[in-house]
Amino acid sequence: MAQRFQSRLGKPAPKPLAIPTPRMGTRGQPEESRAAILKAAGREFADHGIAGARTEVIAREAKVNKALIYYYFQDKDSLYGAVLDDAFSGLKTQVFQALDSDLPSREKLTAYVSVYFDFLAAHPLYPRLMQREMMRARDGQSTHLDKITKDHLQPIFSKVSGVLRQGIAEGQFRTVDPAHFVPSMVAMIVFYFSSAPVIQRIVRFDPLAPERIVERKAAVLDFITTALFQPEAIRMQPRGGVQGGRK
Amino acid sequence: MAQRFQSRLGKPAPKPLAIPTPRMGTRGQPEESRAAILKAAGREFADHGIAGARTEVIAREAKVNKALIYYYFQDKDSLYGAVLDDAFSGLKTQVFQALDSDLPSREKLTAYVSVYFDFLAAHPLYPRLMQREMMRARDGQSTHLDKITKDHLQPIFSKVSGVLRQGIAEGQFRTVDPAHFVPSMVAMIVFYFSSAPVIQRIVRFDPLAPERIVERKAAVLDFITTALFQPEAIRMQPRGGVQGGRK
DNA sequence: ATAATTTAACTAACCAGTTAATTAGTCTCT
DNA sequence: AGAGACTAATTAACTGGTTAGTTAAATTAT
Repeated sequence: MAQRFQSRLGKPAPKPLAIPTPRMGTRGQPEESRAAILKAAGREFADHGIAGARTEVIAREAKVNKALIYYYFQDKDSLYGAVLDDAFSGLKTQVFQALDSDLPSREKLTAYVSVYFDFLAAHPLYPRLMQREMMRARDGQSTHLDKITKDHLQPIFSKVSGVLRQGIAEGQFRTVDPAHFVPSMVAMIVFYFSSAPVIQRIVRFDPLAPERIVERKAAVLDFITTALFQPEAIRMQPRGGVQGGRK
Repeated sequence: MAQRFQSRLGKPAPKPLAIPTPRMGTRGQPEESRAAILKAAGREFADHGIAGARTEVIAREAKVNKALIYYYFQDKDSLYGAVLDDAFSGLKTQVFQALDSDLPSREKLTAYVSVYFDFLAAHPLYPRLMQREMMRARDGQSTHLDKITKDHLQPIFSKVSGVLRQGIAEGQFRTVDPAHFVPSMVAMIVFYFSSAPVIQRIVRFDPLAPERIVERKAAVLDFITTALFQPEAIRMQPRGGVQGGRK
C-alpha cells in the first residue's frame, strides 16, 4: 500500500535551476514530464475547475500515463494547489518589482497596473484560474485560498494600499478608500481576460488578439488614472475630504 | 426509457403567475417544490460550479426527493440552464427599466450602474453564478453561454453602448470605447461580489455586510463617474479625439 | 377512478487513485 | 568493456467509491 510512498513524498519540489548532471539511474525526462503535467493541468483546471477537470485528460494532454501524475503529486487536489501556487507566485514576483521600485507615486501606480496586466496577458490561463479560486468559499473552506491569500495576495494588497495612501497624502491622488479602490483596479485588469468568452460573443472581435490587448491596456490605464489622479489644477487640498458618491 | 418523457418535457416553464385553481389531482405543492429546487440548485451551482454540484445536496437542501429534480427538469445540465436563465433574465428586466427611462445621459448611466449593483447585492448567489458562466469556453462550447449572451447580455450591451455614444456626442462624457468601457463597469460591479471570499481574507471586514455594500456602491459610482464624465469646464469639444492612454 | 405529485431503492457509468510490472539509465566490479 | 545490480521513471490494467439518472410503486386531491 505505502510502498512507493517515499519516492512520491520524497520529491521536495525539484528545482527548475540548471541541472548539469543528467541525473542518475533514470530514463526519459523527469523535469520535463513534471512540467508537462503542470502545464496541462493548468489548462484543464482553468477550463473546467477542480471538480470538472479530468486527470485522464491532463495525462493525455501532457502525453504521459495517468499514474505518473500520482507519482509526482499526491493527488488531484495538491496538483491543483501546485498549479495555483505557480500562477500566484509568478504574479507576486512581477508585481513586486514594480512596487519595490523607487518611482514616484503616480508612476509606481501605473507601473503596478501595467505589470499586472502584462502578466495576465502573457499567461492566458491564469485569469480564469485566479477568478475561479477567488470565488471559492462558503464559510472558511479552501486551504488553497487561505495559503494564496496569506502568501501572495495579502502582501500585494498591503503594498498597493501603501502606494495609494502615500499618493493621497502627497496630494497626487484623489481621496479614495484602498479597500475599494484596489479591488476595483484588479477587477478591470482581471475581468476582461477571465470573461473573454462572453466578450467575444458580444462584440464581434477576438478580445485576446494582440491588438485588442494593447487597446485594452490603454483603456484600463486611462480609466484608472483619470479616476485616481488629482487634476493638476486642484492639487494640495488639506486632507479630510470624504469620498464622493451620492447617498 | 422514454416513458416519463412527456411529463418531463411537457413542462413549458410553469408560469409563476397567480394560480387560482389549486391544481387538480395532486398532492402537496408543485410550484413550491419546483421553486425550492431552483433555489437550492442556484446555491449549489454558485458554490461549486456545474461539475462540483451534487444533485443529492440540491434535493436535500430543497427538502425534496432527488427523483423529483428529474421530474421537473430533464437533467442536471438543464437544471443549471434554468437557474442561469432565471438569474440573467432578472438582471435584464431590472437593468432595462433604467436604460429605457427618459433620463439624460449622465443620470441614465448612473441609474444603470445603480440598478445593476443593487440587483447583485440583492441576490448574493448570482455574481458567482454569472462569473462562472462567463468564463466557460474553450472554442465555441456551452449552449448556455450562447443563449444567455443572445437573450440577455447582448441586448444590455447594445443599450449601454448607445447611452455611452450619445453622452459622448453630447459632450457629456469623455471619449471612450464602449467595447472596453462597458466591460470595465461590469467588472467593478461584479468582481467585488464574486471575489468576496478573497476580499474577506485580505481586509478584515465582511465585504457583504450591509454598510460595506453601501460603501462599495458609492465607491463604484465615484470611480465610474470620475472616469467618464466630462469635467464641466471643458464641455463641448468637436468630436474626433482619440481615446487617452500613453503609448 | 384518475391523474399529478412524490418517494425509496436501484443501476450503470464514470473516474480518482492503486498496483505490480517494465523500461532504461548509471554505477560498480571485474 | 561488459555483465550484472541498482534505482528512477513510466506504464497497462485494475478497483472501489461516488453519483447522475431510472424505475416502479405509493400517495392524495379531485
